[in-house]
Amino acid sequence: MGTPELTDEYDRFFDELSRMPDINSCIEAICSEFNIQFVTYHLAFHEGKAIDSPYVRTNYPAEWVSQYLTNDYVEIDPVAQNGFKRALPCLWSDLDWTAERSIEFKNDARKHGIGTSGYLIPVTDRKRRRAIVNFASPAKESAWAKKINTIDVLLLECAEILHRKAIVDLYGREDEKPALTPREIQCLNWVAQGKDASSIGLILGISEHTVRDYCKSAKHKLGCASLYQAIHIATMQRLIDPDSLD
Amino acid sequence: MGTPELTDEYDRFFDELSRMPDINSCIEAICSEFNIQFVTYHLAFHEGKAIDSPYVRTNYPAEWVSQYLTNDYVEIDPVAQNGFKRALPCLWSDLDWTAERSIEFKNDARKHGIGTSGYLIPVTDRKRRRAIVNFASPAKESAWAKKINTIDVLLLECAEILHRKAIVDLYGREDEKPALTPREIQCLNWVAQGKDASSIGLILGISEHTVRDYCKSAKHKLGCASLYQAIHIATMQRLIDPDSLD
DNA sequence: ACTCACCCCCCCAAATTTAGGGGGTCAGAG
DNA sequence: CTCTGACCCCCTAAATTTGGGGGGGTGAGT
Repeated sequence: MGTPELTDEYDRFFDELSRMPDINSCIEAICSEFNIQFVTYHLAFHEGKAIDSPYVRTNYPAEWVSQYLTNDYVEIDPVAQNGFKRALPCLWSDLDWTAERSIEFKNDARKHGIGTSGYLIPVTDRKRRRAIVNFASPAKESAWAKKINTIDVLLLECAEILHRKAIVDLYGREDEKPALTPREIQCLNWVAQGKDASSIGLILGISEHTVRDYCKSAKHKLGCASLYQAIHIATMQRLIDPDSLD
Repeated sequence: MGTPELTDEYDRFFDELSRMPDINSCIEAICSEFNIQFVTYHLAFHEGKAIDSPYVRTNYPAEWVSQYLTNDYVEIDPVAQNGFKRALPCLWSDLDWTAERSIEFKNDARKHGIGTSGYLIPVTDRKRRRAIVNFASPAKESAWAKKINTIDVLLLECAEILHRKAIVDLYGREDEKPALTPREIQCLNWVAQGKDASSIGLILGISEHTVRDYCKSAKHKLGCASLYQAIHIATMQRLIDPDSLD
């Protein structure tokens, strides 16, 4: 870990960053500040939009962006696949690249001028929205790892600024909507899997009454008229995720 | 409308098309067969995937694809916005391009070498998945309209072939899962909006018993243990769509 | 003429949800 | 130190849903 005091020195930079009008300018600034080649911000989804379209901001070359999209590389890219699941940042090299498809992907990336040195920062906010921020460089892996070791805290800060900007961009002025508690989310999650209150009580080791209470308060927080509607809303907001049950 | 017999003449071509290994080859073939500049297939969503990523296949230049993605043009592009709602094909020129953002978008498109003559074909399958297929040309609007008038039936066939290929590509061997009836979807839709059976009965002008029956059968068809789960699944499969209520 | 899929209506007993009402802890703010 | 808010827990009566069952009807395709 880099020293925490390092952040202070960069306060001015982060201030400027926060004031920039759009994410692309931030990306440029980050690249030149830290001498990084490519920076990508990728929000996994738009809440309940009818048309899927990920929110992506990057300075990757257009050919690569296009290639990535029209080949559904997001499905095989270990960085994306892991990034939206894991909680902690990591070097690209720490991921599993052994699958055949991953290797093909990596080669294609290299062909498009993307180096294999990179650093992945997953972001999860209070509303459980998930994004990944990637920093890429043509540097050698060992040099890159050393560099990251000294600036990881700074990049984390950058990632958070990017995310805040994206959220403002998408939903306007910051956040306000109520966040559900972990228990409430858990209960909704199990209800959406078809379990009834008493089973959920057993699973979570709490009383079925309590399970109902959580569903109730979740329903209220989401401003729903019925639990059905709450499940619908929660599903659209991706609060519900069969992968992370229990 | 073009003459229906026209389709017969093209049977061989459609046959070849169906046998092609991937959508990109189809797109090439269609372009050269009908002398069209760009063809795009765009499926709105992946069922319940954690990461939003539209299924797009196109021969647009990479710069334009990248520009479209990283500017969220799908949100302002009248072709996409209308295409995923309307049922019938139309010329791009028949859409409303008066909004300021639409004009900017159009100009940017032109800058990237996309002509303003185009033909939009929306596709909806039995499982309610929606896609749009676009044919673009640098031709003058009047000439293009005349041309479309003679080959519209053929392009419709092409659009369907492209969609079938996309579905196979995404979900493997064709379709099998049960499709819900319109009534079932309607009822689920209203339940997801927080209405109870008797209100829904009033809204749809049927008995509340019948509403319950539809919910029941929908639940069974979706293989769900509870109506909550059915709402969850239906939401993920985008069967539920507040825009198209009633 | 037949089946099949859809559409529509009803009943009932058992189970579940809903909408109230109680509690309690613990951390941080004033 | 009290207070507030967020979290956790439990109960009951009334209302609703569930999972069975029973009827109808149409129109399309074989």
